[in-house]
Amino acid sequence: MSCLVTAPADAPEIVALLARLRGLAPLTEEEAERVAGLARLPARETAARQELRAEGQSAPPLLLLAGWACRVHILPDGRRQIISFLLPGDIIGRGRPSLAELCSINSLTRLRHVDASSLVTGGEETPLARALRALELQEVAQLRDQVVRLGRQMAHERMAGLLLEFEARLTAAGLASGGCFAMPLTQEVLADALGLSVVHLNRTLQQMRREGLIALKGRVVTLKQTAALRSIADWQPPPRLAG
Amino acid sequence: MSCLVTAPADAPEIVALLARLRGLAPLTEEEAERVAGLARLPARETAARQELRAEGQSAPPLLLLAGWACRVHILPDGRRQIISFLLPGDIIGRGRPSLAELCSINSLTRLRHVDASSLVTGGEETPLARALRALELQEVAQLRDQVVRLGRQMAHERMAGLLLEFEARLTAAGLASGGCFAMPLTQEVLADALGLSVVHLNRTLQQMRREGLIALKGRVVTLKQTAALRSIADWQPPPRLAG
DNA sequence: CGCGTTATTGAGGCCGGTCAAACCATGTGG
DNA sequence: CCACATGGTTTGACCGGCCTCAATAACGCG
Repeated sequence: MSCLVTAPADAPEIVALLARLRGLAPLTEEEAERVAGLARLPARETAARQELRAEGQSAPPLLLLAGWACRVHILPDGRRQIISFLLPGDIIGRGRPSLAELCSINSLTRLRHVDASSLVTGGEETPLARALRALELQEVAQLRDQVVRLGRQMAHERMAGLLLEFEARLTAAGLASGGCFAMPLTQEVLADALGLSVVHLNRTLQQMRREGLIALKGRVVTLKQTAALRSIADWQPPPRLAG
Repeated sequence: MSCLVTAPADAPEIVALLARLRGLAPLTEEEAERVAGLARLPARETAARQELRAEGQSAPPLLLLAGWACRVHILPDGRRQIISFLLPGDIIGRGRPSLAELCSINSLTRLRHVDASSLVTGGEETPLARALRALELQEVAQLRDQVVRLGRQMAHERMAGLLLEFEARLTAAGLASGGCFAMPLTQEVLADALGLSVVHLNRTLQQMRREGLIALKGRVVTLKQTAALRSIADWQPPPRLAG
């Protein structure tokens, strides 16, 4: 087992997760190894547009290795609201009732994920447990931002805020650099997240492109004027409240 | 000390809190006594319209005995979004970073509260800890509902949903019965919570009165057609996910 | 009673919704 | 290699829910 400690976990997703967790709490060697061990677990795949978990349904925690998913709520008449997004490197569920159990979770693209049960231990106050709690807290902070966006911001402000959130999260996951990243979402999904119609979202996006705030080629976004976007969206990087 | 166990904690707020917690997890005698003990602590008061806590600021947990407060976010140009409400019987903060640290907390009325540090212990997996976690989870569920309201519902649907949430929470706190309760909020506060202008909120409220869905005298609300309201708002009572 | 806050009402305008069609990329099977 | 189907993007025209501005009525309180 000790030989495994020194063996680098070369899967880039795991490396990124490890870096992210270490930024939240100083993991012990044993814990770091536990995280690295996820790389050797069999990865599962889920197709796009599948219901990964129904609302209220309990299931073991998952580490998302690749692909995007979302928490979603559908109104009886078909209106759809995306509550939040799940990106590579995110952990879904905590082994006990949490945000994961409160909404249905749908895959937006093809997903790759592994069981992350090995990360959640009992109630001991370990560094890893603190890091995971901090991760959970970041999700709640995203929810708060989402409320502000939907409640009091204009279309372009909402879009700016969401893009900045994506950039920050993907950068933390090692999937963005220089404000440039892949965003495998249709405009309909963006509209359902931002509480807008597809048509208006489209026009908003075009306006922002015209103003040189962002660039969009295929599914690759580039934030061209991060400072301006931040000011538009009143967005600031998530606090580092380790718990 | 054993004599205190049998002595009833006669403060009605504490009785309600105890009932609420017991509904979430079967407390031990010692824990019930710990909760009841809060009644003998000195209560503090805070005037209306005060910033109880600034965003990011850490502080000991509080049990709200009387009065209403809210988490709020103000945009640079003055637009205000109320994230969620804090009602009597709610616990603010958990002794470690939580939702409480993520937003500024403001009193909406005069408040009465006591320090609730005695409730939060270490990381042990006790029934009380589980009940408190379930309480925390309910707050997150309210956040989710708020996102759906603001993102995809019309003004009257939002209002219906919020009123149903108030009724459920106040009933749990022993402050509502028969769909009737005191709601010490100005229409401006309601508007800032629901992402509407005061003017439109006012008209929405009147429309709902005219339709016989609710009644409003002074600051007392009566839900006249709960079933209809539920259907309008797509609202359902919070799940009893004990953690 | 007088003043500040809150509630209500009216008029007009804009942001964003809806409907509908055209355009485009991708992929599939003949 | 093309005809066609499919899902996504883009446009245009029109509409309506909600906002803003502004003024008036109704409280509530010292």
